[in-house]
Amino acid sequence: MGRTPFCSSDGLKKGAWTAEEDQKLISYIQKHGKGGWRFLPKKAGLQRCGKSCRLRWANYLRPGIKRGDFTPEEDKTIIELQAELGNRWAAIARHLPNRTDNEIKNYWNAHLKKRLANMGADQVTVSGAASSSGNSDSNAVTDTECAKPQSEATKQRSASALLLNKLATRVTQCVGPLQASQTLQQPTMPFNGGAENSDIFCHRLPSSTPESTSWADNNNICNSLTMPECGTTNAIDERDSSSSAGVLNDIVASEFASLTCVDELSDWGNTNYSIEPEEVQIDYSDSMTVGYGGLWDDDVIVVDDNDYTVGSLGFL
DNA sequence: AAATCTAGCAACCGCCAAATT
DNA sequence: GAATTTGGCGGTTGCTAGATT
Repeated sequence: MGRTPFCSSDGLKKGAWTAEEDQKLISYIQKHGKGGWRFLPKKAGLQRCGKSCRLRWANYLRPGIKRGDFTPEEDKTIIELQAELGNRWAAIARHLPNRTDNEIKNYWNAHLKKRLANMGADQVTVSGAASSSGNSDSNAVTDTECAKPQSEATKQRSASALLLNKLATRVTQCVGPLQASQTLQQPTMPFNGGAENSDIFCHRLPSSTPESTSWADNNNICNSLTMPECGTTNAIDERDSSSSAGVLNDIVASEFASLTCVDELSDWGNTNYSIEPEEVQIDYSDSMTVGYGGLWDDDVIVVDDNDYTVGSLGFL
């Protein structure tokens, strides 16, 4: 039995397509339409496998294909859909007009997956991270829940929430269990406050007092924080809500003394991963709960080493 | 300047499912 | 209903250009 090979390799050319071959394929399809790939190469005068012709047409030659830089919106869509669907690139591509599954797959493998890996996404310990069957993605799911099929509720959780869950895990692993187990705080973070690229945002949640929120404008805060105490001044009150320029580094230093920078998120493509409060369902006993907000270029995760829980997000 | 390494990407391969015979 | 064909999908490979040593 067996199906006959879609194409025999006898005498057929492999490797990169030439401009002449492209033109032959385009001309043929324009004239006769696509399909019938088995016999198309011969009819078109190509020494190529039909399958190769189909791929070349689908991924590069068909009209309207968008190539090159992915927009932040596309990044966001890919990340969210990958979390939801796993490595079903064709399904993901249907949500990105004129992008091919192959390009999305390559982009994921070359860029987006590394971003997750860099921030510890390979150590997912909360449920909800997508792990499609047969998926060879490097994400190592360590929580037993993750090995189970996703519940509908979990599937609906956004990729952004998952991302933050991963961050929380990463942060916890880096600094050890924090004392305070916090519930999610309501959003008082100034996401529209005009903070700038490479800002550092720290969200401290003292267990017995209303949250205080501060932020800094210093690309190198992780290296510069040497002062001992976390202050209680709420820098948010002193800051021009339209700009971060007024926040002085010395205020920052005193405000975030003893904080430890544990990770850096780079190149998140200016994408704002907005989180709905109900999406973040982390409950690390004796650990920490991360806040919610947007992730941006050069974000820095900062946590304190006292009993404060810090969900930290930089933003543009 | 040459050798080596690395990242990105185009293309191939094997498998699968739907369609057709 | 079985066999076969076809198109599609996802994983992987290998080439190439740029970066690094």
